Amino acid sequence: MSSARARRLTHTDLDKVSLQAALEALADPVRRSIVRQLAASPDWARACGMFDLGVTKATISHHFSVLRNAGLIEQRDEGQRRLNRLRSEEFERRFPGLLRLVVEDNRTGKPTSGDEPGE
Amino acid sequence: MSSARARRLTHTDLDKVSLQAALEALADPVRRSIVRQLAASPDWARACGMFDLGVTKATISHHFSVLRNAGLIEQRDEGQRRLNRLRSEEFERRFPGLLRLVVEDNRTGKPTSGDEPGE
DNA sequence: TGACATGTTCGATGGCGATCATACACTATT
DNA sequence: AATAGTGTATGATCGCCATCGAACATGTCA
Repeated sequence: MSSARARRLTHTDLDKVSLQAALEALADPVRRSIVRQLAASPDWARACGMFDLGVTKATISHHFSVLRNAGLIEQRDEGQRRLNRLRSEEFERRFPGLLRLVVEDNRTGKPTSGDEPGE
Repeated sequence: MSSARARRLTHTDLDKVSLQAALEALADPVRRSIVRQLAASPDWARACGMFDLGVTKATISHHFSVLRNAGLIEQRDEGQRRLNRLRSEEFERRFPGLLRLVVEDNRTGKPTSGDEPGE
């Protein structure tokens, strides 16, 4: 008796996730921010709207979809909210070490300087 | 007495490479193919032209530049050729586990024909 | 029922990056 | 010097993706 909403939630088998998809998912700074914030919270503690990101809810929804398809998160509906958890163990088994790099990364954005061509 | 050509070769301090830059560099299938082929060869064994990629030399040159700026490869001029090596240890220290994921990945992401020579 | 809250879907837009062809630069050889 | 080999720089094109606003769907509560 899943709700009509939850029925649309399909989660990915990690064995079917390509390295390409994983890297593309994590190459976006907004998505890495989501992953880091999830890693800092207990499972199912945060709904999609409760993230500190600088984009609209439409964009947020898009990013969550990408993360879900890449096997990085699991989602569950609870009332009006869609709760999230990081699929840490499963993702770690499929891509050892990768999640740790993202979670422990302190520098958020682009590099500071100096790698421009020319010079 | 470096040549005029080699003088333009600037290599990156791995501490200055952001995770963002590393992931962006490795998110491209052509660049991952270069990395894999480099990992399968001894250091300095392969010049830029000696890679089995489906793109023109201008594009190849661009990809090598990206890999160099991301701290993934080191380049050295030898006569007319520009030889390459993978900065395995340094990159591993900076991003533990990441290079291994790329090197040991069998699926190429795009099911094109055999993009890797040998196996 | 209506009002509100939370997310998704849709269509459009803007920017960035991968790619190419061409021209250029450097090296080695003759 | 002339030529051939190798890689880079430049300018243009094209496609994709992050982003947005608006409309829609779903769920809760008065």
